[in-house]
Amino acid sequence: MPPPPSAPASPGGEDTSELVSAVLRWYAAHARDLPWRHPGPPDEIAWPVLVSEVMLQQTPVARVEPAWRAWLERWPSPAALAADGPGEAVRAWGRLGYPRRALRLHAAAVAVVERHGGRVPSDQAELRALPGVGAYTAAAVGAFAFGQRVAVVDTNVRRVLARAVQGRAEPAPALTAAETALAASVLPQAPPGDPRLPARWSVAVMELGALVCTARAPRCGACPVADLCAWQRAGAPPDDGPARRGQAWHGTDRQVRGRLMALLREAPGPLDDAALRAAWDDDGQRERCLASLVADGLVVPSGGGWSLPL
DNA sequence: CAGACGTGGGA
DNA sequence: TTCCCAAGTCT
Repeated sequence: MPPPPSAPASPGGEDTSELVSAVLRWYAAHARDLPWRHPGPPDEIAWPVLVSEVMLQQTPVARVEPAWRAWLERWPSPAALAADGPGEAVRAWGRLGYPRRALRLHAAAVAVVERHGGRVPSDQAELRALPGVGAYTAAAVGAFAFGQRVAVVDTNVRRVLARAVQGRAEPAPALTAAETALAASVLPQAPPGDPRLPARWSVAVMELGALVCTARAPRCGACPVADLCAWQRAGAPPDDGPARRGQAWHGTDRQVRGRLMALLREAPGPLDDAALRAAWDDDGQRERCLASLVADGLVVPSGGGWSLPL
């Protein structure tokens, strides 16, 4: 196969065309068969792709897959979801975590119906204007559903580029402008006859980061670009950045909110304060968390008790 | 911009 | 068992 057209030199000046073609070859042989990757007309796959991308925000593929199937069977279009209440979306979200995403996805469906005639927009600015759709998700939908040549920069891509190109063990704690520029410079041009190559490169790097160039224990022995990886060539130096602080969990508001939401999701009707006590016995913290859930729109007062929004 | 925001599985 | 972390977004 002919090498893809080389990207312009990256900011550092290196030619990344070899990296691109090696990753694409590896992807062709090792890609997982994930349902939201199945090809189709943009109008048919944009909604499934959007749903997958929102579900995949901070949630592993294995847990997303069954939820994604159930979600799309029930709500095969933005209009179908918009016709139901947000509480139904929150309940169907189940235990995926970060339930505000369910609320935002519902709000996005409503916005798609109201502003775009029920079709997921392809324009980056219009995508970004949807609730819960940030830089990553807008780029992912543009690339994976519409085949656009847009740089998709997620944590996997950042890690692969940090290692392979920058020679660092880990990317910076937060996305930097330099990383965005690097990702854009590595993004290949579409050769004649293969307009989706840039998008395919993006899934491919993500897949490499997810399966081989992992955060914990990278499988460099199985990596298709180990021989041209700047980090490997430098002797795989350890991360020099500040240690990341882990997320506290026990006793935090997040834990309490999670327990409250679990009770409300599983309840057939409204729950009163006494019932909610089962979630957390510290009255002050429980009430504060309930108030924050109400502020978020995840919970509403209902007949003297509390329930998911209608 | 640092910090909040769920959940469960693997090392 | 404890710690780490998985395709981020919003404030």
